[in-house]
Amino acid sequence: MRSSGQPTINDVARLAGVSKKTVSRVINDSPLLHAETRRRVEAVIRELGYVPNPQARALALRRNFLIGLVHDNPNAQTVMNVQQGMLDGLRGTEFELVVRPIDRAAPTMLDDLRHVLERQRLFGVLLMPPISEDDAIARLCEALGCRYVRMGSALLDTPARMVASNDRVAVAEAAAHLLASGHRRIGFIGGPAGFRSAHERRAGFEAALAAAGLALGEAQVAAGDYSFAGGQAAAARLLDADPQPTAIFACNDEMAAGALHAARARGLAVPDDLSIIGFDDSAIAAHLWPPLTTVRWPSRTMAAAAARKLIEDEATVPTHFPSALIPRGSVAPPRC
Amino acid sequence: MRSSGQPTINDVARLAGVSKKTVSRVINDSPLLHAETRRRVEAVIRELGYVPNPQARALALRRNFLIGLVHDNPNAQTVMNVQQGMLDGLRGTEFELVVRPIDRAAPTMLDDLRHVLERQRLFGVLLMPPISEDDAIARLCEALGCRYVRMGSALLDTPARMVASNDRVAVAEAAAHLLASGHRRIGFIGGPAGFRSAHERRAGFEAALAAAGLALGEAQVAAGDYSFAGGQAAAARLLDADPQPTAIFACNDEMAAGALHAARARGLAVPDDLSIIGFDDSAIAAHLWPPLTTVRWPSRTMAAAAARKLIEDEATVPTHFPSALIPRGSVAPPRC
DNA sequence: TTGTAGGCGTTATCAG
DNA sequence: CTGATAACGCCTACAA
Repeated sequence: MRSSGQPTINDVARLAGVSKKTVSRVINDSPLLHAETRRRVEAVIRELGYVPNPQARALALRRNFLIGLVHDNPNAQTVMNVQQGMLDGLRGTEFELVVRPIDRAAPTMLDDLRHVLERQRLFGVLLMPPISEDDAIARLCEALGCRYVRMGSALLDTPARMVASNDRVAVAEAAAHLLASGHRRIGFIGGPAGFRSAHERRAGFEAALAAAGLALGEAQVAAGDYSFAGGQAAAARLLDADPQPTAIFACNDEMAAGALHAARARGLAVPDDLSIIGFDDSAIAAHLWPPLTTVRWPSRTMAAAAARKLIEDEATVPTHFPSALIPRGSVAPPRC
Repeated sequence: MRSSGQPTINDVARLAGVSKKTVSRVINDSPLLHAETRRRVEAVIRELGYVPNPQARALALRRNFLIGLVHDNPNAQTVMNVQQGMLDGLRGTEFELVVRPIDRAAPTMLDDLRHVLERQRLFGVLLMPPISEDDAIARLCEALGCRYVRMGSALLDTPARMVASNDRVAVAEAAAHLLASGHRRIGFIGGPAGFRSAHERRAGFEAALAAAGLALGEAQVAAGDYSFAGGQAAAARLLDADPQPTAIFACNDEMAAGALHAARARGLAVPDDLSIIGFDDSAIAAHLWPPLTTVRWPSRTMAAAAARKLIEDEATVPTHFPSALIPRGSVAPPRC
């Protein structure tokens, strides 16, 4: 009967002299099988080069073999890192990666997402920050029977549904690094209001200052939006203060790059006149001049773990991923 | 019969008092339909909020509603731009974007790709450079009945299967810009051997020099690999020459950033001691200091057009996309 | 432990 | 123009 194209479960069944269902059991690792039968079927499968058809499986199981990346992240580099991490985690499996950016601000966002999840019946999705912080989205996934794992700067969900860094500790370490270099007037470029990551990072920064007996005055804080332009503007505001800060911590590398730009624009040398620390260790950090001291956010590793959590049942995949300070060339002791 | 979940084609057929096939014809815009019947069915569809199930369609049509991005591109930013462009082109359709990086160097590359295309039955794929230049891959897609569009620096295929820039012309323009600024000793950091884009860009560069009565000596050329480190090393080699070049053109921004690094490392000021031009206008270009003069490669626009070519039949989508010189701060007249 | 019948939701065939 | 009927390839339930 089979003329062209790939072999189907029927071909395997016929050649192995068993029923379709038995082949199906072999494919799905059913325990109710004679070892002998299994061996025979597996031999035919190998011989034929048979691979189950994902479309048919998707229809019967009402579930696709697709893992989605749902995000609304302004940082292209971070998104790429996460994609690569997910692909690391998916390598060797039958799953494919579907990319699905959404617009957090759109009023129809939840409905759009519902439509995708309902129609494509994704096996699972990885929620990147900042939308990973949105409980409504997590509840939607759950209601639609779509597995999810959230990626975040702190534990926002059960470990099975979470991969988390500890930004508070990491940023405190970065601030301590500046303090140890002798800085006392340190500006802080924050992330957008409502971002958990922004909250955690600021908390860590303040904690480190407090431990050194310093307070974070309002004049030392400028709000940013995780974008280059935002960092530029925030740094400009910070550098207008008198006395000027001798160091700036920016809540991501993109903004740190903007701060570097702003410093250069007013003739300040980095790190001699101004030290800068960023966060993420995205590709840009090492490529700036001077190379940017930053905090490494292990996005790729975390994403790989998240992908494995989505497709495996075992709880052997870690949940916590430490960030680490990466000292490079953008920090020096203050001049004055 | 229908208890839970979404309405199916059966529900629509029953309520509209027609057969499944008629509903199917409405969905697929069959011309053989009474306008009256169509209207009635469409009303029921709207009322029920019925949406065809993609898994069932995929099974019946032997073709998934997935568009793939197949790439092996070292530049994360470029890949992101292309993804965003594809999503632009796919917006409002039922298609989803699947990301599929492959390893050009792996001996099993073609087999891996064949497996994905056979199993997932992608509707179509966008081939990014440099693998878009590989005819074997294009032939594989064709043999498997998978539509494809290639993205490249020159016309490599029929217009229906191509979106192309004209790098030769664009690079000639960049070289002319340096010449017009007074530069005569211009170093060239090339792309990897075997890349069509590298070939085109070098040809454009040489043409512009020739038009000014200059030749490109071997000492002025350094091979790069489109990476930051490669650009750094190539620039170092170029700057070892005596007399030193007063300007460098790098075949992409990543390498230009590396060249900037190398210049800084040996105390050269950019653009005063050394002018630099890159290629791509990726995000990093505007974020460097000084902002990098570069050639804008319209990756996002091209990718959007490619996506539309993949899903539409009409030949109304353009094939050629001009690149343009973006003057910023990394070029100045030579000092000496 | 294995097989049979029926369903998942859609499209293709071919007769009316 | 329209509608039974049979694929598409796999899985679940139930029976043997």
